[in-house]
Amino acid sequence: MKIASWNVNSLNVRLPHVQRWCAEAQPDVLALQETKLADEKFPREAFAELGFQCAFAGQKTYNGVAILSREPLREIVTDVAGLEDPARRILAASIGEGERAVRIIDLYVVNGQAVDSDKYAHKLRWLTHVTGFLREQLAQYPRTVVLGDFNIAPEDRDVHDPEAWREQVLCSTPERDALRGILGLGFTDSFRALNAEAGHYSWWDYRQGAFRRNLGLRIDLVLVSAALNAKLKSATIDRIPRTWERPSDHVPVMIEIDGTDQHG
DNA sequence: ATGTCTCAGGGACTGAGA
Repeated sequence: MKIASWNVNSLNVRLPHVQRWCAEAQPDVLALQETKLADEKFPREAFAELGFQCAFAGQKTYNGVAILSREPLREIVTDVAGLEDPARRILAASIGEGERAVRIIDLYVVNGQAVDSDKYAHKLRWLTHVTGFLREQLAQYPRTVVLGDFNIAPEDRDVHDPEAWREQVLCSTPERDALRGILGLGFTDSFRALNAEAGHYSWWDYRQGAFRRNLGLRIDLVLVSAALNAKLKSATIDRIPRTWERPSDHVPVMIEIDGTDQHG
């Protein structure tokens, strides 16, 4: 079973890219962030043609998350108790039945703008609430994947220029501590479970020719619970869509898990 | 180089957010 995440920076603009990538990469589940679409404008039919069912929590202009799945999505959650956040950033759903069911939790973490800003303080509070939610979800669903745009580069090896980014937003110690708090619940960063190298990024700024120069950060993550980590087969970052015309600034990240196929 | 991209309002360009 292949499970992927992609911040598309407007699904309206990027729908052709998502269609093309799904046809080529053949994910079973794809979590999207920054769809920037009100729910009534979600292109459900376009994905139905590709064999996907959809769950979504959107709004116009900003934010917005969605999950595409070949199997039915159930037990959908879009809000966290105690987190009065009108921004649509969280979407949880279950796929599959019984022993082989998997819980998918799609996150578009608050960006935070700059460490001295109100938005940064909000980011840390938001992460505290979400950590509590993830603790509850993991207790209820041992086979859980938490994936999305975390807007946090976990370690210096996830940053093209660690000294330039030292204690800057996306890399600061409080943000990294918050991420470690999530991992400490019992999740593993799937990419790092299989690849220790520096220089692998999932986002590059549109400015300064950053992609061409590989000036990026790895901020799009797929975290797996212990039960799924035991079955983790691969974890990849697909840079190719960043070379397509009018790309998102993020690229898709994907894992493959053994023993979760209906017919496998 | 405050360097690019997306969206909304309004009907050209500006501001917000990333």
